[in-house]
Amino acid sequence: MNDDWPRDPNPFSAACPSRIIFDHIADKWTMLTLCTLAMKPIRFNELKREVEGISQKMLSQTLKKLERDGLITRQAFPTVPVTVEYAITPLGQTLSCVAANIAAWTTNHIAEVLAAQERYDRQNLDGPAFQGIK
Amino acid sequence: MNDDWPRDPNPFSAACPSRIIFDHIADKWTMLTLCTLAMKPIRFNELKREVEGISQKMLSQTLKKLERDGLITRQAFPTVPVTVEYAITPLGQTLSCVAANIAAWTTNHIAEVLAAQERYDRQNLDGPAFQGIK
DNA sequence: CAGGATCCTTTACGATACTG
DNA sequence: CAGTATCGTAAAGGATCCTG
Repeated sequence: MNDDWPRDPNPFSAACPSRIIFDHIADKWTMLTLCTLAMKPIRFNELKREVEGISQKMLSQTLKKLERDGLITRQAFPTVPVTVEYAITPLGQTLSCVAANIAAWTTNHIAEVLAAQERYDRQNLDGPAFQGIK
Repeated sequence: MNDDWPRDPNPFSAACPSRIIFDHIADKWTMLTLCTLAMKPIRFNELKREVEGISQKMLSQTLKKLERDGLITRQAFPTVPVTVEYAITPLGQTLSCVAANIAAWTTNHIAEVLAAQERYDRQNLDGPAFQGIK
């Protein structure tokens, strides 16, 4: 049915460096945090409020990782008490754009996915149900 | 349709449906498996060989999830022993293209990221060191 | 060949308490 | 305010054995 349109080799092959970064950004909070920072520079606790549901530990951890990767910057001001502002870098911006593509895909296709899930679940309620010795 | 989109607000906000799918595809194997399937239809064990490092359990689990989401199809042939072929769907193709963007981003920017990491690590070896708390 | 069922280890993550 | 340190739980993931 659907023919093989000639594609490049798997962009995520295990040896490939893609994996290194992908494994790295594909956790629960990284993209969310990055995209929040893409909107405007913001302080730690403010950010914690924006990124709903994140714990202080995960935020701190995520920010450190992002900073290390050069995707965001951290700037501390010697006020009392101290103020720290996080901001996205140009490099980080480019990644956040890619992340936006994923979000866009989801927005455009979520209906299809949900429909497929329902279809699948319906079939696996009638099917395995009567076979089901448990 | 839905072009209430890529304006300002965070595309990954916790409430947003983006998260539902993103959390879902952002694990260690989903994208890799999908992209491998995007190249050509393929059988289970063959796939297991292609997706280097994946365990039988994770492959099985990942495939089931992808099928449920309507991103791939599973077709069993009554040969002896049984043959099962997995193939990507048109919907899955569109997602694998997005995934390819991530891979492309990595390829294009990995040097910058690695450089940033080195810079960061160097500073945090000299930095905290001479403050000598340790 | 294509998986399911189990066990076990490792990791992620949250909650809490404390510090400059 | 902006974190660090520690602990405990839950989930992810790998290894192994088993089956139609």
